[in-house]
Amino acid sequence: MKTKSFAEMDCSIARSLEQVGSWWSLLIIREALMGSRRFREFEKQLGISKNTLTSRLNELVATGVMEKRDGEGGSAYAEYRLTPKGRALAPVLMALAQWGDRWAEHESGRRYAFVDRRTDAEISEIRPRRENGEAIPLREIALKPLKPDVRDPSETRSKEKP
Amino acid sequence: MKTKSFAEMDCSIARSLEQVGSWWSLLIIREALMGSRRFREFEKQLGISKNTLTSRLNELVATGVMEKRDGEGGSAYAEYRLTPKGRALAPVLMALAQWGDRWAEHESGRRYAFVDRRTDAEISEIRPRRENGEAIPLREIALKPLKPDVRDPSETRSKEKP
DNA sequence: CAGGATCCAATACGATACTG
DNA sequence: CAGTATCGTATTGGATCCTG
Repeated sequence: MKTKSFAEMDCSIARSLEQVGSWWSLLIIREALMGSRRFREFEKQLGISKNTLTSRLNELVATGVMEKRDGEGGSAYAEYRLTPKGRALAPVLMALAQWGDRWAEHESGRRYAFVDRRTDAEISEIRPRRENGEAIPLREIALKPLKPDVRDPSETRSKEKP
Repeated sequence: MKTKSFAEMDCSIARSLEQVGSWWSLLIIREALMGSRRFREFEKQLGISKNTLTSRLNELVATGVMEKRDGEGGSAYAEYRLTPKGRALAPVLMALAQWGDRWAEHESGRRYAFVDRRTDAEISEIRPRRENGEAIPLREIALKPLKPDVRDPSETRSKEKP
């Protein structure tokens, strides 16, 4: 999806973005979590063109985020379902939703909520926490290189001859 | 950034995606969390073209995710820093990184980690939890409409005349 | 309904060259 | 260094028509 592809970027985030594909893909996954299974449902709910929907669904199936299978019972139509790999993206969507609720509000308020199926309780937040369960303030979060940070793989010996 | 704009989609996730802008934007934010501040740094670390970088930085500043200010001390150059709104995206990046580590692995392994600045401990995971602190299995997470789910705002009275 | 085939407009990104 | 200006290209996504 990228010119040189984020996939080879040696960065988990970039590779995730590469595999996810596009903004639309994330919204399709959202719809799947809402319960949509059939082509038509995704099409209607998202207001996406058939073309784009077909492409994105195919990509998602190709990367193993969704799977296509025959409709259950009588329905003669195929269904698209999230795989475990796809469901594993829920935290990403939750984090995005949480951010949007706080920083990109809209007059119409929220339309849906993440829920815990077992308790039927709304899942209010997703946060990084310390060992003791305490939430970590955002300002105290940083990214640290693990390896020597070989960001410029130009040469091992830096000067051969001045 | 979208044709009809995700911003008017009445969906927190869509609005977030709209404001974030693009994949590159997220990687720029990643770099900022890694400590980059100056144009050149972002350019080098990301391998992004000047053009694109300029656009994305401007967008991020426009949406309040980053701010541009005069370089501290002697440096005559401007700096780009995350705002609180921008730092609030850290959980999104963490969720993406977590997913990529698990589902889009790369032979070279990880290059960096999220850390808790105060304890200097690595932040291993970000997960939805129940009240009691128990992690919620992904299969038990769903999205539920809050409002009557007015997904098709066609008409209030469904039939005028059969 | 579920798509595939076309066509087309908008744009995102990179490469390159230029400047204060 | 930190951009801006230009150009060329690939891709994205919508619209329309067609089919099993």
